[in-house]
Amino acid sequence: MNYEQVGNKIVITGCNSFDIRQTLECGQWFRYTALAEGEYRIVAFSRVLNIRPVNGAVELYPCSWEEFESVWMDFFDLSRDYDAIKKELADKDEVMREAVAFGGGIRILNQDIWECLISFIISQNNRIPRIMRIIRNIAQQYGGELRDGEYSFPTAERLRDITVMDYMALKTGFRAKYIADAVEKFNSGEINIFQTDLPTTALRGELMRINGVGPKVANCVLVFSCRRRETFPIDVWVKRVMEHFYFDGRDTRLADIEALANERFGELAGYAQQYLFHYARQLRIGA
DNA sequence: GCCCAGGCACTCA
DNA sequence: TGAGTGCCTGGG
Repeated sequence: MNYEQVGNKIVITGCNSFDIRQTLECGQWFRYTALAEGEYRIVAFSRVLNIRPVNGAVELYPCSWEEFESVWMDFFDLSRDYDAIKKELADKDEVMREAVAFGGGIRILNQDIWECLISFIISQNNRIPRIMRIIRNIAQQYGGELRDGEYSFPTAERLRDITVMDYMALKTGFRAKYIADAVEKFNSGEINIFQTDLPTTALRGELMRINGVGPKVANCVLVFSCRRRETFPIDVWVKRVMEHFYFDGRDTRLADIEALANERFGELAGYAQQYLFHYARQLRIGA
């Protein structure tokens, strides 16, 4: 992979594993706007970035070299060798070989923990367009204005005095009280999920002390923002695709699916989950 | 108008 | 421990 600064752009070339659409739309991320001709605008870490494919390369703009190195390099997980990950997974079995071939341009984004947590709390029993709208509402209401009508996501501190009724007004529904609880537990220091030395199970336990955070939401936060890539979040799509391919189509308990994933995919379970999710949802496997 | 969506909490056996 | 049920909201 090569990075080059050209004017106000960073141009990434020689990357086999970076499809912008797949990466942004595979379900891990909610803050993007699709523009014309494959271009997207995203908001992350209080910055707005345009990103587009150009002749096999990927362009990020406006973006200085300093910003690229300090923010986007890590956000897009660019120092990781996805070719190696895909090869190792593809060698596991035929299902993974297909899933990897299908969504080979996916990269797992390293998201901000707080925003990721709130986003996946909102995701429960919800549809993606509405999830995106609610997150946008929260940012517009309580975040800081950036450019092009985009707003940064508010910190827990900023949300300190916001009430459940206020969240309800933003159409969060029954999740409003969950968001309020997360804000409170963050601000009081009652839970600390920034302890990077904590084992994954302990970190999951911390997250699940928040009202409205169960195994699925906690696992998403672990993979997408705590870099615990051995975690295997099981949502309805992953459940379906796993039952379809690994359990002869039978209804299977989550614990059994998780056990198989851990045993088979090991440290790469988080990546496997993304490839499988994308594969299942695009092909509507089991739907 | 009904149904259900990338879960979770709560209840009851 | 597991099965069943209700939940805001809005699009099909």
